[in-house]
Amino acid sequence: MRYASTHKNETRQKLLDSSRAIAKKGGFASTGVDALMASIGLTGGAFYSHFPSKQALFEALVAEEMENSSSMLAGDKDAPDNHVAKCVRDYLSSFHAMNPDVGCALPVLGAEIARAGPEVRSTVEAALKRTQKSWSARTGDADAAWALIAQCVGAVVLARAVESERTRKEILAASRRFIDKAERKGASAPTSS
Amino acid sequence: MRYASTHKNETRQKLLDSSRAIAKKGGFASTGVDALMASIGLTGGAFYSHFPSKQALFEALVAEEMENSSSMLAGDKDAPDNHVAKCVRDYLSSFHAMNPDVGCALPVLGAEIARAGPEVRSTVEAALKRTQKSWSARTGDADAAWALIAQCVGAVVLARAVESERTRKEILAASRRFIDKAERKGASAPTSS
DNA sequence: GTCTATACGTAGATAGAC
DNA sequence: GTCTATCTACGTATAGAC
Repeated sequence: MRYASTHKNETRQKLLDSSRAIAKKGGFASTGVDALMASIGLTGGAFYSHFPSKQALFEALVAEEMENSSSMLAGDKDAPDNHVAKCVRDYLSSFHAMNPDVGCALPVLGAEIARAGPEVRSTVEAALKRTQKSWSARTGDADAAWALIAQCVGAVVLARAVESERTRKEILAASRRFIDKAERKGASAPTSS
Repeated sequence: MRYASTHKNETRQKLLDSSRAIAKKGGFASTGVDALMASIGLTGGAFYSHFPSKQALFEALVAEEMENSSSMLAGDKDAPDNHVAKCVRDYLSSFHAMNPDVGCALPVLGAEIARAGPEVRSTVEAALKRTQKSWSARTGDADAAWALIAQCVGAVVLARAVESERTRKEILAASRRFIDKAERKGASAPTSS
């Protein structure tokens, strides 16, 4: 064979990695197959040796993204006590707000996911529940776990939607302070930073 | 003249109203000018008598949307004490999650707004600040005001991104309960329902 | 597996008749 | 102001040569 047996997998992974950043920066629908392939040095026609359709790439992309995110956010059994607080701080950082291409997929692709098929949304749901369960176990408050995730996603959406750097930082900082306050005031199981 | 002097304004408003629903249902970029015009019984060519470009329609649309939302959320001086709590309950309702076309623009258009120009983002910023200031004054907690807005937007994004109705309702209910709890435990100025 | 060429649809926008 | 026709660009996807 003219190509090594690992070549296809390598190319597929390069395509996924590159598409990930491009989709998170500019939206998935907004970028064409030609541009995605060009970003890894290939032409558009070669795309269909790796995915049957652009939609299939979206599904694979979201699956990978959510797998990465939930692994990072859920943490493993060796994670420190302040794991959740640390995740929230990172999520609500200016760096995250200003670099969507290396950040969480939900604030950028949330609307596109909402309009996608059941497979995509099931994948997202499973990943979200994994994070929620982990945070729930760590903090002892199931409602707060969902609320934390929601607030993180929402704050990043807001931070990216406003114009001034001042307001962007204000939104993120206010969210961080609010979570710190709520945590101190009250969970049934204190696991704060 | 062959058209009444009010005709242009009426058509423009019909276009805005129709585009509003379509954009919130399927995204702004995903729908073409022809389809937008067809939804009010006109053809694509007539669009450019009302807006110089599709982008200009987006700006007008977002401005109107944010004006409507912030008016409703900020409330007027006659609003009852539980105004904020009532807004949050409505925002976090299943109805809102399942009917994006008549709901808040931020969860659907947030990513597109983030990629838009400074004019659009400034408009959004002003509207958000208006709501935040109002809620801040009513609850006496400036951080909580931003956090509440963020949590509302994020919860709706999440609720729409998951597949099962069960999880969708769980996310919304958990967020509502969390806010109720946080409110009872603690703001400096108790203005709860 | 990747290329070029191409089919085919639709996008945003413009020109000129009415 | 609205229409039809059209330009140009780009979208997804396929066919066949290498």
